[in-house]
Amino acid sequence: MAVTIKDVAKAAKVAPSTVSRVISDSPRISDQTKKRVRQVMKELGYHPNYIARSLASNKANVFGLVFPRSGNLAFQNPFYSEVLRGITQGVNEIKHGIQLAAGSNKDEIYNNVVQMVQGRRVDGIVMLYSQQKDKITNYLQGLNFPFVIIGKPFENEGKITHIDNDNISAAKEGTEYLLNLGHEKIGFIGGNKNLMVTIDRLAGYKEAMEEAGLPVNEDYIVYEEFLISGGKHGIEQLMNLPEPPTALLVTDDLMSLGVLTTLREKKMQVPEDLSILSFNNSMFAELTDPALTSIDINIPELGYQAVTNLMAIINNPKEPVKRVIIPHTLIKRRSCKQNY
Amino acid sequence: MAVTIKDVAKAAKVAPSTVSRVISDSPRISDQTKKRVRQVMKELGYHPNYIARSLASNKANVFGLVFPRSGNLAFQNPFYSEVLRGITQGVNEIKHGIQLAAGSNKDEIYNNVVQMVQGRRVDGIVMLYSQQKDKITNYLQGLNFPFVIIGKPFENEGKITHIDNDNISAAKEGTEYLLNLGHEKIGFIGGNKNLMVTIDRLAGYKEAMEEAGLPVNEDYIVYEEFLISGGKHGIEQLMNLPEPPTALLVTDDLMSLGVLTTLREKKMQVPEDLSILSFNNSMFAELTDPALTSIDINIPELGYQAVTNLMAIINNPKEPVKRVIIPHTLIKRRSCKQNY
DNA sequence: TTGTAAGCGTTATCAC
DNA sequence: GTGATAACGCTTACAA
Repeated sequence: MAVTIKDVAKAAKVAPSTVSRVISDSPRISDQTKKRVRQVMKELGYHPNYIARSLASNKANVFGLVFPRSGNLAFQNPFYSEVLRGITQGVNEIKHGIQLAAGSNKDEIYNNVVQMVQGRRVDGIVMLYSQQKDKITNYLQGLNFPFVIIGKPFENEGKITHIDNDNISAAKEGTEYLLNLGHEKIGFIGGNKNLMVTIDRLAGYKEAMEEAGLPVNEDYIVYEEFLISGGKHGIEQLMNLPEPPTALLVTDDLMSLGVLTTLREKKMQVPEDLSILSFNNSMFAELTDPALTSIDINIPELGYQAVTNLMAIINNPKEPVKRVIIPHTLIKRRSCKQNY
Repeated sequence: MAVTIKDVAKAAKVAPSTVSRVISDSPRISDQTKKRVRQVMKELGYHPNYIARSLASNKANVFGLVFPRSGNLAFQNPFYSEVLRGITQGVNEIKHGIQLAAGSNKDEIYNNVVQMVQGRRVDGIVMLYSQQKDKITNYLQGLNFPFVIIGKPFENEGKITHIDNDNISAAKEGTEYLLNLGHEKIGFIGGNKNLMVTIDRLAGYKEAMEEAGLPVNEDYIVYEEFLISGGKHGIEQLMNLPEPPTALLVTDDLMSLGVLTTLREKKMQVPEDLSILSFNNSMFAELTDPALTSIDINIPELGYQAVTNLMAIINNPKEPVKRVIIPHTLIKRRSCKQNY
C-alpha cells in the first residue's frame, strides 16, 4: 500500500494533523517541523491521496467539460482543440484536473454530467456549447451548481456567467466590410439553427443589411452543420438560386473550406466571382487558396476565461453573474474583393 | 447537504450496509427489501457519492488520457477528436469517467499524470501517442501502473499492451501501390522523427523500395510536424531537389493538405505532376482537390480497443500483454496516377 | 505550536 | 438476509 499521512507522521514523530498542516503550508506550524516533515515526506515518497482529500474537504479540485455529442461530427471542429488549449492552461495554473462528459448522444452526455456532479467528482462545469432548451444547462441551473457557458445562454442570460464574443457586432462588422466593398447580394451560411452563435451572427448580418437600407432576402440564408460538408451543401443551395449572391458570410472556417472546394469544382473563382468572409480564423484560414479573410474570435482565451471565472464563482458564491466578452478582429486576407 | 446512504437507511428502516448492498444488487438481499430501499432512494433523490466510494473501494472508475502537449499544434490534428470518439464509446459502455492530462509543455503533462496516478484519481491510463524515451511511459512502467499505449512502444514492446496499426505493412503497401503505378522516385514526408509511427512508416517505405530493387535516396526523406505547415515545408524541400520525386508518401492527411496548397501555389498539378498517397483518411481526405488517396487506419477503433484492453488489465492483473493490431485499408481516390 | 478526535460517505468484515 | 462496526486517508474543530 502507498505511503499515507500517518506513515509520515509516525516517521517524523508528529501527529497526522501536523503533517496535514505542513502539506497545506499552515502558518501555525514552525519552520523547523515543516522542514523535518517535508524531509520525511520526500524520503518516504509521500503523495497525497486526492480522493481522501476530496471526501474530507468536499472539494474535488476538478472541473467538468461538456462537449457536444461526438456522433455530431461538428465536434471535430478545430474549435474544440483550441478552446481546450486555453482551458488546459487555466486549470494547470490553479492545479485543477479536468474530466470530460462526452458521448454519442444527448442522453449519454447528460448522464455523464449527472454522475460527475452528483457523484461529487467535479466542483464546477464548463459548457463548451450553447443551444436552445438544453437539458444539461437546465439541470445545472436547477441544482444551482457552479457552471459557466462558452457562448451565449439561450435564456436566463442575466443569470448565467458566460464567456462569449460579441457575435452580433462581429457579424455586423463583417457584413459592413462586404457592403463597403460594394456587395449588395450577400449570402449567409450559418451553423445549426439552435446554436446561439448562429442566431447572433445572423442578427448582426441582418442589422447591417437593414442599416444599409438593403432587403434581407431569406433565400440567401441557409443553415448547415459546422463542417466541411455543411459548407458544401450551403453553397450548392445558394448557387442554385436564380440570382446568386456575390459575397458570402460563412460562419465557420471549416464550412468555408467546403465552400471553396465546391466552388473550385464548379470552376468559380474566389474572390473574383464570389467573396467569402469567414469566421473563427482557425489554422485553416491562412492555408486555403485563396487564404480566408476571417474574423478571429480568440478561441483559447474563451477557454481560459471560462476556467478563471468558474473558479471565481466557486470561491465566492456571491460572485456576481458576468458576461465576459472576448474581443474579435477581422483578419484580412485574400478571399474578399471589390464588387463592381 | 446531499442525501446519503444513511438517510436512505433510516427512511427505509434498514442498516446502511443493506442500502449499500442494494446499490450493488447483492444477491444476499431479499427482493422485498431491494424494492423498498430502491423506492426510498428514488423518493429522496439519492445519488451515490463516487468520491466516498472510491476511497472505500480503492477504485476510481476513471481512466486518464495523456495527450501530447497542446503547445505542440500537432494536437490539433483531427486524429485526437476521432480517437476520443472511440474512447468515449468505450468508457461509457463500462460506466467510467475520463480525466485529461494536458499542458503546454512536457513537465506540465508529466505532473498531471503523477497527480492523477498518485492522487488515486484514475485506475489506468491511455497514452495517446508514443515516442522515444518518454518520461511518462517510463514512470508508469516503473510503478507497474495499468496503462496502454495507442501506437507502438519505443522499447519494452513485449511488456506493454498497445493498440496499433501495422504501420510498416501499411506504408509498404502504400509504397507498392505507387511503385505499381510506375513511380520510382518516391518521396517520403514523415512526422516527428521520434514518433514510432514515423519510424514504422519509414521502415515500410524502405522495405518496399528495397524489395523493388530501388535505391533509397535519403534526400527524398524529410521529417516534419503532423500539420498543414509541416506538409508545406516538406514539399518545399523536396521540390527544390535537382531531381524531385514523381510521387509522395505523406504520413498524415493534414500534411497532405499543406502539400496540396503549396503545389497549387507553384502551379503544379496533382496527380498529373505529382502523385500523393496520404495516411489516416481523416475527414479532409475526401474534400481536398483532388480527393486524397489515403490509408484508413480506423482511428476510433484504436481508442475503443485501448479502453477495452485497459479495463481487462485492471480487472485481471495477470492479463497477458497484448499487441492489438487494427486493420488498415487503402482508400483510392484521385491523388495518384500512373507514371509514364 | 502541536495533538486528539470526530467526521466525510462509502465498502467490507464480521457477527447474528 | 440483515445489522454493527471498522476501515479508507484526509481535514478540521477543539484542546492543550
